[in-house]
Amino acid sequence: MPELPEVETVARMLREPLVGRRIEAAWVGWPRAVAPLGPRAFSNRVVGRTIRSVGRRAKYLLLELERDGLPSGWLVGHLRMSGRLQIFPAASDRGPYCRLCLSLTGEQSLHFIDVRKFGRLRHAARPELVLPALGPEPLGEGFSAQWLFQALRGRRRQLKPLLLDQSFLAGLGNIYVDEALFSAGLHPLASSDRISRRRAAALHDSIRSVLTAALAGNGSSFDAFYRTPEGQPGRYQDQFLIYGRDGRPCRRCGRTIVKLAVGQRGTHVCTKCQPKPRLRLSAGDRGRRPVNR
DNA sequence: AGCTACTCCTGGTAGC
DNA sequence: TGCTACCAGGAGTAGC
Repeated sequence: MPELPEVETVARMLREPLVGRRIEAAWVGWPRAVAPLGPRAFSNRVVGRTIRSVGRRAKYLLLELERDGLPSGWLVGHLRMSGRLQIFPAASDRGPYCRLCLSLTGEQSLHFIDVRKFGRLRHAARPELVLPALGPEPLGEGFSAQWLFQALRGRRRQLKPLLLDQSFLAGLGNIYVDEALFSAGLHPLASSDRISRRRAAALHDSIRSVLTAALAGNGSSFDAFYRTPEGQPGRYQDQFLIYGRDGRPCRRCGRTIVKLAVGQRGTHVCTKCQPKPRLRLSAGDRGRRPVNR
């Protein structure tokens, strides 16, 4: 599923072919993809515009538009689970899962392909008007070990749901959270306010190194969904240490990796490398022996 | 505040 | 073979 490394790869690969191209026509095959605008209103706002820049914030793609050299709004895209953006020659067949197609100058088309129809490409005057509250970029300067330690301490939540919360930290998804937690030796259910400074620093390093390595591999593809704009799968899935490896031996200690549900998300854990947190004692239990089920 | 469940979607697959 | 039931998951939302 597209998380930060995949979306960044898409942005990087689309930049060269898109910047400077003008949108000559728009075809909308799945109106909800451009909601709340209808297909016609959407077309009216993008046709005739030139793409000035291609960027990313969190898991969102940002295409800046201009008309006659003046700013003319933005396209804010989210690939969700199965979305894909690819450039094809203008006459190419759209295929069954193309939800949106922008015809570009230079005899090219940008196809938004999305089997599960969860992806979106919204038009907005400015990205801030449609982006939700987002935490810092994990590869940016605002994300330091010190910041993470303080931020974890300021909440009292299970680590995994917190790291998936885009308003806390932006860009991580199910795969890279599992990989980062394993790498840092932390259990997904550990309470954020009980993470030591040392552990927080380890988690910070794990998040950065997992994302950096995934980015170097152009992201991860373990099913038919994610492909780069050049149509190639990512390579990082071969380096997963924990994700999708339930029932197989841990690469570090050999214990069988288990899969559990955390916040309705499939979660992979090595119970030896990621010891289960001690249960927190409620106020009434203080002084009694902890009951560990 | 933080949790849980539900919704949106479809292709793939497990089970019968 | 052919059917049904369920699963995956990012994010938004509702309810407790």
